[in-house]
Amino acid sequence: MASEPSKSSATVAQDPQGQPHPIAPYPPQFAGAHYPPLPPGAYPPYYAYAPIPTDGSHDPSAPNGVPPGGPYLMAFPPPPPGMVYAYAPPPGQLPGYPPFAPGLQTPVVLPRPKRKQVKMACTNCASACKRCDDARPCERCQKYGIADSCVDGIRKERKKGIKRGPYKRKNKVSGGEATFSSNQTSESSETTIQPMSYPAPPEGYYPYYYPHPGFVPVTAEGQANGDTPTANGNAHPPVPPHPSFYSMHPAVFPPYPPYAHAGPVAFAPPPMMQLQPPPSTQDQHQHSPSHAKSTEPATNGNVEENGDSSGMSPSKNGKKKRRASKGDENGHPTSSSSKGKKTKNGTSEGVNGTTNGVDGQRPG
DNA sequence: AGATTCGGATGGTAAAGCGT
DNA sequence: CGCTTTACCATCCGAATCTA
Ligand SMILES: [Zn+2]
Ligand SMILES: [Zn+2]
Repeated sequence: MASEPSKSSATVAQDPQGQPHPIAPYPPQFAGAHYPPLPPGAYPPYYAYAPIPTDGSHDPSAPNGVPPGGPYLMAFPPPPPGMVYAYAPPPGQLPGYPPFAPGLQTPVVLPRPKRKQVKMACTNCASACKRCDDARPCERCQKYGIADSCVDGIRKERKKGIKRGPYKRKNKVSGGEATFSSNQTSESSETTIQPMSYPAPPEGYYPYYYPHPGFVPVTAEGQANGDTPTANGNAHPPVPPHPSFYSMHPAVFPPYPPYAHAGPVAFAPPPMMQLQPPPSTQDQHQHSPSHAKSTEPATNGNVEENGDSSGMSPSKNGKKKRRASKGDENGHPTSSSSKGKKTKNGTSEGVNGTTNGVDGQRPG
């Protein structure tokens, strides 16, 4: 588990106490992303990976080191000395677990950083719907030996003259910060962004405390899971391997208090874990344009307004349905043929000739 | 297992709308 | 005219599927 496909090699830094910490680099698509400010008194940002599912759905080969749908940035109030956050099986399922820390059952989930896109993908990557980069030839084209055909595509010209109807003014919010529901008492109606309390933890899991990995020695297998609490020399029953929260923020370290058993400890790299669907309160958007990958010139004349505007889509977690069979033509790089097979369907709509947008409405 | 396909989530930003 | 809102359209994630 430990190692990701190939990309990120975790670097190691040290916290104020001199303890080593593995610092995984940001996944490529989040490079340079901005992170929301932390609520007052919140713990430094952590990438949080949900626990490995036990139902066999675990996919250790998630690309970019990012579990499906994640990771999510989370903020927590400071844990007690010697403890870090983690998920654990529900109490009762495993005897000997300490009780929940009061007020911490609902950590705040901050929006995850945005995925970064290149401004212009090469035609090969675009037709394959794969990540491109700014280099020419791009990395992917080089990898597949099609560097010679790695060229920028042509952006369609944007449609003009589309009527939209009156805008609904939004309320300007200043300094949107997430807050902890357990801490927050004032209910400012709508000017403050409500905290998103963690919805249901991944199936069968709860937010939980665990001793800091530095608290206990690493197991022979290198499973630095930091279990087996031994604060007083009295060990709990053995605890199965569990995920902890690993810092992926090179610049921020939590002010860990001294440990009774402090000392150099090796961390196991974050295991790959799948995440449950993001909180529904986070973003609601939808849309369903067809990515018309035709490189057709931008013809403006009359355009069919399309509507869409309804229905939230199942999250990435929901199983996807796929057509039974497929045609032939495809625009894969290796075949170097243009795509342009998916057809868009124009569901016309628009109140008094106003467009309804293929995107429907998105969160602000 | 790796490559390919492709539905649709997500990002970027031009253009429309609107207050001044 | 600058700022906000809307929505066009591109990127590319990731599951489904195909192929070696
Ligand atoms: Zn490319
Ligand atoms: Zn390329």
